[in-house]
Amino acid sequence: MLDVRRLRLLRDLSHLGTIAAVAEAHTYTPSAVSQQLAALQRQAGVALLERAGRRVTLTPTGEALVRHAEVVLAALEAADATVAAARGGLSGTVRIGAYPSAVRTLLLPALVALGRDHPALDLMVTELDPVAVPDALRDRRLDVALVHDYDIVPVEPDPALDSVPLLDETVYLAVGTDRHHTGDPMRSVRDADWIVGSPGTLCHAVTLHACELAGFRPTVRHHADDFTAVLALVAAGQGVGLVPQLALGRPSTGVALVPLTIRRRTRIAYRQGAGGHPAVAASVAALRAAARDLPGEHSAGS
Amino acid sequence: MLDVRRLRLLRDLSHLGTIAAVAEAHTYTPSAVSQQLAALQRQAGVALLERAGRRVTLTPTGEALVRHAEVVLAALEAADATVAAARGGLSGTVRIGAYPSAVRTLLLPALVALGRDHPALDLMVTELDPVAVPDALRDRRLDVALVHDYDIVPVEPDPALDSVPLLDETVYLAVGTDRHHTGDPMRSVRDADWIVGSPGTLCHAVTLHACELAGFRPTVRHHADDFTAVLALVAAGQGVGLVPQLALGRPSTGVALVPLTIRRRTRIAYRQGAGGHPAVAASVAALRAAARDLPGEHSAGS
DNA sequence: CGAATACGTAAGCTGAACTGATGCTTGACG
DNA sequence: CGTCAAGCATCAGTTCAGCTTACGTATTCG
Repeated sequence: MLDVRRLRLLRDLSHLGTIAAVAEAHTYTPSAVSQQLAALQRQAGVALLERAGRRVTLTPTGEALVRHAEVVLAALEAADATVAAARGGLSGTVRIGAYPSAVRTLLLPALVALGRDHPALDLMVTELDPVAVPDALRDRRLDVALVHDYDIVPVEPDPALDSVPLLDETVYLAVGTDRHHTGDPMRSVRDADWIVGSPGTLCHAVTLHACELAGFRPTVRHHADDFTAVLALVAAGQGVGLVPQLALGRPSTGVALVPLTIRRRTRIAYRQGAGGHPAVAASVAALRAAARDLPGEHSAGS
Repeated sequence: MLDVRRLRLLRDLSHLGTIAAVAEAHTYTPSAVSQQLAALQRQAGVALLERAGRRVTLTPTGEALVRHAEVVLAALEAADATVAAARGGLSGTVRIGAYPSAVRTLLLPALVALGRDHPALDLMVTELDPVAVPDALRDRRLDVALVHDYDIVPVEPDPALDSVPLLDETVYLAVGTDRHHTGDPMRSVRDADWIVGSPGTLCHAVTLHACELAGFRPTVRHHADDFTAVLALVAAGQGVGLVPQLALGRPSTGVALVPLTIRRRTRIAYRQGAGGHPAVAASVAALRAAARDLPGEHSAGS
């Protein structure tokens, strides 16, 4: 019978890529991880990983074993959820992660409601980019997280995670009011200066991709992750940028917002099997309620 | 994250009933099992078991946790199966359990075929009553086993085990040729002396139940588990008994066999998730082939 | 009302597993 | 092409989880 802790290391290795990263995620030394994975292979009697340059990659058998590990870990997570439910009385710590604009708009009312309804719950919020969410959930640095993707840059679901849809919003092109646009809004700003997110973030990726679809490479002038900053820059005539509906506060002067066909889809994610955990379920419910009460119309899937 | 070894102890406790039995099954001392279960409860933060007289019983939460444990263990079993398949070349030990009459008729040809086709396979056969099979499979004393039940005494499937149907046979009432029977064969022997299996075995239970359905309690004279012995006793005029089709060798003189509506159903059982194990799959295939080649007509389910 | 059975606790010991040090290979950079 | 850093493996040393043994307590049975 294979050891679950070792299977977990193997699974994390398949996502993180290096033994050093796995070690850091588990607060072990790389040596310990290396020894445990060696022991796993010895027990399995098959090669599960092989050196590839100065890193290691999983063999096909290793990858197959990872898929089994996901099932095992999801079942253990579900077991955890049932004992938590049996413990009764929502208590303990829930660590929630979200992207910046969601913290202000969605998470805040949900937090207030959760704190009011379940005073024994310790709520911790972390602001982080959606691309970092899967690792954070897997490594148990987060329990619940808001993630999003764009229809033109879909993110394939992670086998270790489960999620439910929350929002579906329009993405706007923010341009200075002096600009006159005709026809396809994207094509009319092909020569403008662009304000995009930091490289490596999803916002950055989606802007580049949208421009690519419109047939040009944007001239990147400014990098800004905070959408209110983006709007301020646009109002100051510093360029154009993409802004999702949720990030729009009160209407800003000097900025024209042109709706695009691009849509941003927000989901609530958690570890496979954790959906039955009472604290997770309560958080999901509170977030859905907050989304429902959001000003303006947002459609959410089931 | 709950410990799998401890969950396994909890699951085994739910089947075996006492900590002492669990300890014996794992070749631990009762003290070790007690300590581990205490640690599991401490970790869970809920009562999982409670004293009931001088034994312990599971709380509803404990039972719920057992169901999760079954899932976890099945997934680990499946993981084991894939590494075994990746190891390639059928090898290792397969411990097969069967009830006595199956050993002679079904298992023998299957063993010969398996040994011929996969010489690296170490085959071990154990003869045991079907009622002992689930525990033996769970405790890993067996890997594959033939079990049966009767339509009038159905055995509910064990959540820790998986199985495929193999045979479906007629059960005969064996009576001396001197006896003249008319009408319902069971009612005609209500006053006869009965030859039944040892108490605690399935054969014993089914005979009593069949008589009960016919409206009487049998006068038990002899106990015999070997059906050839039963037939010899019947031929010697010592009484009557139930004999399934598979147990009938060459026709015996002095014995009349009256077919009843009772049917005995034989299945191949193994641990949940072990179906993908190459050695288990090969054993199942060999047993099904042996059943197909059996003289006489036997119908097997899918 | 002993005797046996079953579970729990305390003390002690063994081995699994982690840390830290060392060495080897690979890839990047000047 | 030499140097350096990154990354993994191995070895020795140490710690702690978990086992056994011994003993105590509660319950059932004869």
